[in-house]
Amino acid sequence: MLTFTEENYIKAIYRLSEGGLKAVLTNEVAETMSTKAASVTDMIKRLSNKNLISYEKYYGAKITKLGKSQALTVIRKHRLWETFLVEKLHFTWDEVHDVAEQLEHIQSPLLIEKLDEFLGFPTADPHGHPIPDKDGKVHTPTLIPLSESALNKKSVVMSVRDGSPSFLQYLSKIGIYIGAMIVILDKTEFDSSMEVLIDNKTRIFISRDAAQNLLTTALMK
Amino acid sequence: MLTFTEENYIKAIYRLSEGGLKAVLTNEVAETMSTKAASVTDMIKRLSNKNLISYEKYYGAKITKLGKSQALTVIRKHRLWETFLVEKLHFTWDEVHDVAEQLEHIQSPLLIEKLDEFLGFPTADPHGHPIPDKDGKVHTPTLIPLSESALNKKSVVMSVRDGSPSFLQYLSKIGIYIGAMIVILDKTEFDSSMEVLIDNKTRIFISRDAAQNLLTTALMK
DNA sequence: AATATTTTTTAGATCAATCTAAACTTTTAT
DNA sequence: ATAAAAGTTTAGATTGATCTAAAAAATATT
Repeated sequence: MLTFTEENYIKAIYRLSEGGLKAVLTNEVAETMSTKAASVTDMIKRLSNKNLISYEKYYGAKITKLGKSQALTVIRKHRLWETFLVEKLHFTWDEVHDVAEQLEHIQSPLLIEKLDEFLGFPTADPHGHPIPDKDGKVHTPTLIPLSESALNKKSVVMSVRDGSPSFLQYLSKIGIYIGAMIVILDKTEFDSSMEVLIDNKTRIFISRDAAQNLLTTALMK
Repeated sequence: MLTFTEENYIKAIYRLSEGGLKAVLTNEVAETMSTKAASVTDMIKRLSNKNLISYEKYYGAKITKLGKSQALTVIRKHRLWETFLVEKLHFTWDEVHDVAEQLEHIQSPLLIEKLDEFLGFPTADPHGHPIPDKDGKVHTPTLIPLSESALNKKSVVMSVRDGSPSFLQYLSKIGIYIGAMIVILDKTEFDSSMEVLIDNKTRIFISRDAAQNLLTTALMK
């Protein structure tokens, strides 16, 4: 069984490896975990001994099958808890993350099964991120950054790429949420900002950065 | 802020001190925590430095006002989570303890407030133990062990003194639960066992030990 | 009261997680 | 291609939590 800290590292490494594809560098991990490179090296050795990653000095860490499944379990728990916090306890979108960071480490498979059932077996969390199932399977719809959507085409916000509190707060202030319907009314050439219509009601300008962070699916019909 | 382990110690010490009244000995703590006396001495020094207990060598630990309030917070969280597990996730009575032991250490006052509200501000957990309120106030009805109840008087099971899984399983097998109505039909002199009637339906014999562990309130007619 | 027993504390080790500072690789730039 | 810069690892320390073994204090026994 993994410690609290090991779980956090394997999760971070999984994220940085983009699902287990590429090797992850020490400093990348140090930065996302707000810790020092030396600490990361130590931990990487430990995770390697437990066969969660394979590790070559000065080259980086690659996540193993076992490591991936552990990471997905933690992510599953995190997203189920976030869903619980928002849907049942009425937390707002931007309040859930820190609490879910703690709750994700509770060890009880029974608890997670029952929570999943209680929530009605959701497939995505309140940020629109998919929730891996019990066996670690993730069903991901193809997501297009709003910045790449065509003019006048209806899209639904499914997810955000950068879930930082400040971005989430900004979104909620301007009325964008998971499930919101967005149409691009106009694109400005020189700075790639755009004017959009939210839920057929609100017209607003958003920056290129914001549009790149909003992941959408095209609305059929 | 207290560590996970410090919270567990202060809770155990509070319990053993019977609500902060009497001093608690090193070995008592070691036993209930399944640890060694030397570890307890170390921790007692740390808790003393944090002003959660006052400590005199070879005499024992007395819980302070601050310590008591911390302990009550942990207990409050534990009991709210147990209530959640049973009422919302349909855990059984005897499955909740280990999970609640973990959940009680989640740090988020907002979470506990919202959980409390979600549960409808319960005053007792599924074992019938009172849930301290936000300010640490506990309203405790006077509890009488069933063994001391009078013949033919109606009582309601409010709590159990010994919450061990084996006892809880036994109770649930014979149909006794928190809220059950019990009447003593007959007491046997020589071994203090008794025949009782549960919910006006089931007649059963229970031992003196069991009767002493069942805490009840007299039912006003 | 003197001795034996029990309880508690201290001393010294270990392990997880972290850090700083120094040493060592790899990469980049001149 | 060599020097400078950047990135990574090792060495050595620290803190929290735990342990065993030995010393010290309190309690019980004869």
